[in-house]
Amino acid sequence: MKIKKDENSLIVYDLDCINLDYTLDCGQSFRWEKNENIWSAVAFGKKIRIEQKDENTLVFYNTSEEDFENFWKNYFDLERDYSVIIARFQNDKFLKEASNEYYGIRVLNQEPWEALCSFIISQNNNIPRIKGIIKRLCESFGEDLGDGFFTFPSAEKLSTLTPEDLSSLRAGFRAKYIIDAAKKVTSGETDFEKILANDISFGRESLMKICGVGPKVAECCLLYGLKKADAFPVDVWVKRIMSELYEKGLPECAYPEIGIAQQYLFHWRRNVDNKLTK
DNA sequence: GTCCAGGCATGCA
DNA sequence: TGCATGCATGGA
Repeated sequence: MKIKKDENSLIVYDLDCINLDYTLDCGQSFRWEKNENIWSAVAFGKKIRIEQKDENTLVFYNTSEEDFENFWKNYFDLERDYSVIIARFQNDKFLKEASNEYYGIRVLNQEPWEALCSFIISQNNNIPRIKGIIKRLCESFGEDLGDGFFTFPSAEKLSTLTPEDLSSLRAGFRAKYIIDAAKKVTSGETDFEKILANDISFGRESLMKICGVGPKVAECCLLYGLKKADAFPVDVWVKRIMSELYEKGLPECAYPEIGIAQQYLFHWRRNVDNKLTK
């Protein structure tokens, strides 16, 4: 990975295993939008616009070197060597196929609160609708950054609200879960710093004290927001994969980054059905 | 009208 | 401890 400054933008080149289209639209983050060839979103309270120029090059618009080092490098998991992981996946027929077809998926390191709140909303829900609810959540309670960009509302802000205050989101039964999570995070009863510093079982235990957080939502929060690559979210699609292909469990080559393997398999399996219905 | 979606809480055996 | 059921909403 090398970096070059170009007026207001930052060109990051010599990258390995990064495909923005797959990474930003594979059901791990719900905030990214693509216009022309440029992906945009808000994270860490900042607007970000990026473009993939070729297989190994990303351009970060209006981005300082400092912000790249402090936020985006880690957000896109660019410090992890995916070549080693993908090479191991070649030892399994299906992981090989999934990682070849969708080569370039990286598991993002999102902000813990956004990951937790997003995956509470995801339960018994579909991806287009999850995106809509989160969009309305940000527009209603986030900070307006202009040009249609809003920050993800803080846990502190949401902790002062009632489920009724969220009725315009049309989140259904999940509204009360969002409020409970916001309260526990704000009070420190759920402590992301502690979860980051401890192993995954501690994280599971603390997250599942939140009403509306079961095994699946906890695994998602741990994988996408708390840097636990050994988290393994099992939703209806991964259940299908397991029953169709891996009755005896995932092969050894999927470990210890089973969460990354899961992301490739999830996206791969979901798109089989998408292709069939087209 | 019916089924389903990146599930979970609840109640009952 | 394990399993069935209800839950809000909207698209297919």
